[in-house]
Order: sequence, then structure tokens, then C-alpha cells
Amino acid sequence: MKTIEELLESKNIRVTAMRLLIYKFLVEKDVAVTLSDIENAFEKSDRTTLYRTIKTFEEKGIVHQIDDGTGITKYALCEKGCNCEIENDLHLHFHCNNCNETVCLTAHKIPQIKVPDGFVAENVNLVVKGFCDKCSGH
Amino acid sequence: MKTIEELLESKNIRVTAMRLLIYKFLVEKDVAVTLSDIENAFEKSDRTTLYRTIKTFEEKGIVHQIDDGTGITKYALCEKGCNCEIENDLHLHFHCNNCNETVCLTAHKIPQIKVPDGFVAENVNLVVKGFCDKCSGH
DNA sequence: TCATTAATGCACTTCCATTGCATTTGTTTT
DNA sequence: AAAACAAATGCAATGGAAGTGCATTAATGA
Ligand SMILES: [Mn+2]
Ligand SMILES: [Mn+2]
Ligand SMILES: [Zn+2]
Ligand SMILES: [Zn+2]
Repeated sequence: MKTIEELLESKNIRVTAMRLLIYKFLVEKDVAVTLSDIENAFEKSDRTTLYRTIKTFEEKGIVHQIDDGTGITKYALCEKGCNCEIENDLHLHFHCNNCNETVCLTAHKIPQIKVPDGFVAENVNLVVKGFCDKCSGH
Repeated sequence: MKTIEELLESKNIRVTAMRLLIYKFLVEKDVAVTLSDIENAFEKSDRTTLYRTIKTFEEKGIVHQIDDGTGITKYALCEKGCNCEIENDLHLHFHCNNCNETVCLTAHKIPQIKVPDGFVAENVNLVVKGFCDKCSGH
């Protein structure tokens, strides 16, 4: 069981207080977060720092970006064993039209998609919208 | 064979010179266009008019919006028989990483997507990225 | 023709992503 | 430990795109 410090160092991310806090925040959240979500959680720090921190996390492959169609970029921790850097994100994302939360459905892989002759598929973004388990009411 | 005027009227869209021009522009293009694309094609008219025209087309169900992940909204004509108003768009979209164009693959329907228990899927956005037929080089 | 309604054009706002630069903090090297 | 270096942070500003308010113009219908 690695500490967060060890994890960050293993990815060549220098450990700072802010980065530890942001990482912990992402762990606690089980949903994808926006930059503003992080901003509101840490009123002390500056948006730019948060922005660059999350970008660093993304480049180093511990966070992935999610475009759920709301127009606001969201981020979530990669699951262990995920290698976004190399191959692209394979799981689907679910956006709830009620509570407005977006979750990674990491257990639900994206099926093989056929494209016409001459087209070469490199990666796929699949977003399902509807009602999440908390909002579907049963 | 309906004229464009008849088509617009049948959808309760008042016929104006600008609307005819924009409609024709969309027909000629075989790819999804951004608002700026339209803006550049008609330097005479105002962005707001173009914006509201395309929104009108969208509301009336002759155009659908495409979020291809570039962060810029794109639009394309609905195919005949398409009823976005009622059901959601079922076909997939392809975004070329080389020429940056996005096309509707109307013949390629989105497969049935499984979601976990408790989740209710209402609609799906599926975007495939890679190289289009013009750019894949063969 | 006159009244009513819709379309258009201009100015402005808002929201989010992104960058430049000076400052602070942390790491290496001597 | 001190000096030199590099990276992280904070503030201010920019840029791009979506969207709105309102006055003006054009189309429709009584
Ligand atoms: Mn995810
Ligand atoms: Mn389409
Ligand atoms: Zn929900
Ligand atoms: Zn292409």
C-alpha cells in the first residue's frame, strides 16, 4: 500500500502540500469534478494553481479529463492499471440530468465501434445521459 | 421533391433570405460546421442572427448539434426521417484528428449500451476520433 | 393601410480555459 | 551553509465562444 507521496513520486510529480490536498480531494469524491469544484473546496488557493496541478496530474497519467457535454471540463482519478497515456480511456461516462453529476463507469467498457471503410478509429468518447442510481428513484 | 421554401414552411420556419442562404450552405457542406464557419461564409450578416437562425433550425428539428469534444459546438442537417425532437440522435460522429473535420456517420447507429442497475439511460453521445477517409492515406 | 409579430443587428455580458510574469518555495551544487 | 538553479505558486490579464437586451427593420394579416 503506497502512500500518496510515494505514488506522486513514482509518477515524477513533486510532492507539495497543495498537490496532496488536491489528490486527497479527488480520492474522496466518487464523481468527476470541475475546476470550480476544486476551487470551492480550497478557497485559499488560486484557480491557476489548481488548474496547473490538475494538468500536471493529467500529463503524468493519474487523472483523466472528461467531456460530458455540459461544456465544462471534468476530471477524475484514473483507476489503477489505467494507462491513458498510452491507450485511450476505454470506459464510458454517465451524466445524470437530474443531479448533474458525472461518474466514470469503469467497469463498463466501450464496445467495439465499426467505422466505414477508409476511416481509422483511434479513440472513442462515449457519454450516456439519463438518471443516475441516486436519482432514478427506486 | 420539396423546395427549400416548402421544407422550411412545413416546419413552421418563416422563410427569409438569410435562412435560405444558411440552409443552402449546410446542404452543400457534407461536414458539421461551427458558427464561425457560417460566419466566415457570410461576412455580411451578424453572428447573432446566424446563431439564432441555427438555434431555430435546431428547435424545429432540421439541424442537430454535435459535441465532438473540440469544445466548439458544431451543427449538421438532420437526415430525412430523423426525428431528434422526439428521440435522440442515434448515429455516431467521427472527428478527424488530421483535417479537424467532423462528420455524421448516419449509417452507423449507436449500439445498445449497458448501464449499471439503477441507472436509466436516456440518450447517448458517441464520438470516434481518428483519421477520416480523406486523411487515412489509402 | 395600419397594427402586430417576428427577424435582424449591435453592444454587451458571462463563463471558462489559458497564458505571462513576478514571486516564492524547494532542490542541487559548490 | 550559501549560492545557483529549477519548479511551483499567485495575481492579472487575455481570448474564445455562448448567450442576452434592446432598438430597428422587415414580414404578415386584419
Ligand atoms: Mn472516467
Ligand atoms: Mn450527426
Ligand atoms: Zn443523479
Ligand atoms: Zn480528415
